[in-house]
Amino acid sequence: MTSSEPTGLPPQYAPADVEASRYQHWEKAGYFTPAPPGETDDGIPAFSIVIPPPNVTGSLHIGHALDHTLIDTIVRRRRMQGYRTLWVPGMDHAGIATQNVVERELAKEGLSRHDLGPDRFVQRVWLWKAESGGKILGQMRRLGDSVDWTRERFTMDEGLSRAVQTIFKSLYDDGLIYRAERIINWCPRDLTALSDIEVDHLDDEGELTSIRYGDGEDSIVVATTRPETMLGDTAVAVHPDDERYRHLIGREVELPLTGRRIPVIADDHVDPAFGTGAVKVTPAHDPNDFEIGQRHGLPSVTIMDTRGEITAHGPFDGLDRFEARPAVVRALREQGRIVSEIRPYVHAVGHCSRCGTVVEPRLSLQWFVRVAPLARAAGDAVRDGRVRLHPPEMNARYFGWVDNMHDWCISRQLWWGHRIPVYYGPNGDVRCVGPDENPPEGWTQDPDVLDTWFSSALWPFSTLGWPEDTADLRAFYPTSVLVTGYDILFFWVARMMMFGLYAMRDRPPPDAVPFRVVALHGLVRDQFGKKMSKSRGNTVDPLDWIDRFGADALRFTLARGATPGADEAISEDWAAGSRNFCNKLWNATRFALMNGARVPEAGSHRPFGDPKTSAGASRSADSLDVPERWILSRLSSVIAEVDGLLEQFEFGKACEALYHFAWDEFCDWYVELAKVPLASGDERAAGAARDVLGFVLDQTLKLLHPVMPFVTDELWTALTGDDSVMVAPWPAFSFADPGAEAEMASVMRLVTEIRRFRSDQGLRPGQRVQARLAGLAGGPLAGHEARIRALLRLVPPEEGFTVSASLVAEGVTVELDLAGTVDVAAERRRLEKDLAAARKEAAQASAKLGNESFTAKAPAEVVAKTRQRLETAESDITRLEQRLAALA
RNA sequence: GGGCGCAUAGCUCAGUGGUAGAGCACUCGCCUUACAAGCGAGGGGUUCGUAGGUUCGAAUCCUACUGCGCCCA
Repeated sequence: MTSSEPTGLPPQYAPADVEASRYQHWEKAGYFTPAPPGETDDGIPAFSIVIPPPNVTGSLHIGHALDHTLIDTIVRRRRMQGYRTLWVPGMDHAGIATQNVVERELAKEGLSRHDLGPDRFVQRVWLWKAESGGKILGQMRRLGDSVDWTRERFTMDEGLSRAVQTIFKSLYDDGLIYRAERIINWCPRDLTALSDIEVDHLDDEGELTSIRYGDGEDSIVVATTRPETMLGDTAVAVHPDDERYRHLIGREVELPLTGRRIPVIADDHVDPAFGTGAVKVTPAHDPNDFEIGQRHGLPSVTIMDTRGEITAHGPFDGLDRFEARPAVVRALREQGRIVSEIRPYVHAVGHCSRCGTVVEPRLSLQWFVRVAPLARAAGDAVRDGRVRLHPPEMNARYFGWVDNMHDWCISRQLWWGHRIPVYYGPNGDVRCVGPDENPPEGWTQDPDVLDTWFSSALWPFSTLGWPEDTADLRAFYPTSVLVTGYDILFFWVARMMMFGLYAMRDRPPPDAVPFRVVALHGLVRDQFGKKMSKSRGNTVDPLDWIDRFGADALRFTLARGATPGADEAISEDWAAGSRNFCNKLWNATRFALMNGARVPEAGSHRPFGDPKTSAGASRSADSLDVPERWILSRLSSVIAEVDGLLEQFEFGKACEALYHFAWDEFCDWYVELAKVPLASGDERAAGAARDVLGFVLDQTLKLLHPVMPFVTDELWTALTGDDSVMVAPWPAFSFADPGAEAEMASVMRLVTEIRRFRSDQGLRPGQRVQARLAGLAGGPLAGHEARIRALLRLVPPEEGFTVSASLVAEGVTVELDLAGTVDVAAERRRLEKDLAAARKEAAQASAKLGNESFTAKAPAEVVAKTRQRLETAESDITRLEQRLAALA
């Protein structure tokens, strides 16, 4: 079947037959790797992007697919435009997630990490990584990502680890890293500290319990969602202006169940309207209470161990915090101290973003980054325009975050990660050790590792070789664009900004930034705009869609829906539509090849020369017919439009423009029009059509290649015989012919009008109808008769021609012999509908023109346009009325 | 509780002062030899959440309200 095809192309596009081999070819040919940056400036502009590093434990989900599609679109276009283009791939080591995965593996063998100890455990993690980590990298190949695999990086690699140690030491020496006992977010399941942004605040159904502390005159009722923490209370706080409690301030009340007496204190931060207006204060188990405790010098009483179990509180010892809650309430109730219980009481509760466990605020000794100066610099870089966020509406969110950032807790009680390079000596000595230094003999290293984001924050320069002064770093830093979802603006972007500006502080300020532009996209949602989630069962597996529709269809669907900074919905129907579009391109190219299409002067931007002078062209524009000039003019407009849109990261609109041009204009109109000269036997006209077919396809495939790399490369190589469109020059064709565009618009309106009549009359599309085109010869559409007849299947009048219907459109009277009865009723319905529309139009226009303030105040051009509308509508009315009269 | 955003055709969205659009879905007719993953034609919004206001003119600007969503606390 395939072999019998003269074009070598089967009638349907089968993505699975081309994708893998195309990708292998690109990679083997070295197209993903930029020309090595030289010691001296060779004048080739650089363009670089680092991948937002996926987790080593992760697999490709639809959000990656969107992000990568957009990045790859940007990168492939820049490469075609001649930039020294680099897209750096890699992964982060995902401290908690990876440790959990390997611990689960060990559990199957009946082992825990403690059975192995830190060193052997970490060896085991590396083994796991070698065997089953990084699944996502293979999946990126399926998607077509044009990343430079020779520069792949991993945050735990030696070079990147050196970067981590280097910047840690530097920040430490500058006083920007410190160790302190603070209340932090603690995950009792993962047994580690978390940073603020690793906590998800979700609404949970809890209860609000009011408890009476103290007795008689000295009693006070507090409301809490966590009654069990009362065991660690060290005060009751009220607002200083709250009349209800003024008399109690400074006195002590008895804390039930413990026998302890605690003070009643006044603090501005208490909200008198919440609950009873009196709050219990548990400095060791609540961040706000911790601050109150600091202000008032309260002691902190820790009542739980690291796993969230109560310790040192008699009857409650060993109870998990959620078991302790009802137990404490029961005990209080027995003492008659429960005043009220509101249930359910919905309130926000912090959950570990890695495992979902309810986070326990915990007082502990941890390492922190002092973010104030770094965050200010990160904010300033955007404020003074060295980094542009796109869309700019995201600025407010960004500033809101960097200007209110709390110190960043960077220590994690894990074994997998970058060990904190701080050593402790015998007499409480502490020393931070740089990458080329050795710790003093006998000193012990801090057991904790760093937050994974600490190393991810170095990604834009650590991947390029920092702290060494490498050729890559000089050539590709700052990176050109960072493309990522707005949801990790805080997680990652702000931190890269802080560390990039700090690490590169010796550079001139404009070149210290980690990226010049941050292009933010939204989240992918289901076809009803709902968030995708496993529990909802509405997730889309991008690999499944690649299997069923092809990588290009997936990519086109995602890119077509992408509006800067906004979420997008996708559905299977749309993916199928994108697959159909691939097939449309496929068949258009087949048609062109079957008809001997040629790509004139491949690589030249003006094969048809200047429309005025035709200078330097193989075929002068003057020798082209109107349809050819029209499609070239449209092509030129679309190139300019798409370029402008892509510069603004308007992927959706760019795809829309290309889809419309390729399908509606090129396939539906130009290809049909080209059939006329191709079948005419007129070699001049046929040759021109072959050149234009080939050229427009060449350009269109190039324009689409960044979004749909596979099918476009398959077709372009078939069309041109060249090696790959991915290294072909980006279109820069310029050709404007407004006259041809206006003329073809008129032809298309005429053809559509007659088709409408044919359809109303129930004529089969293929049925030949005898017709006379009166008034064509002397009019503006003279010369289009053959085309009009071909598109409408109208044949010349023969012997006995009888006019059974007569239509007027675009100044042409079309007389048809329907060789049978005309459906007068259908025709009348049509005419009456058109007449009503024309009358409405005329009424609207004349109402406007009758308004003196409109004609006086509206711009002249708007008034003129309205006048034109009225004239057209009135002549339509006359024409339609005449035809209706003729029918009767 | 604070901040932000969105409400336009059945669905998802574009349209930011000058005659309401797209894709999909829907209806009718077609295997018109590139493509039925297709071709042609068509219907559909009481005029763009509600109520006011600015303007010659508002989906588009302003105010309030309602609903939905997101972020932060």
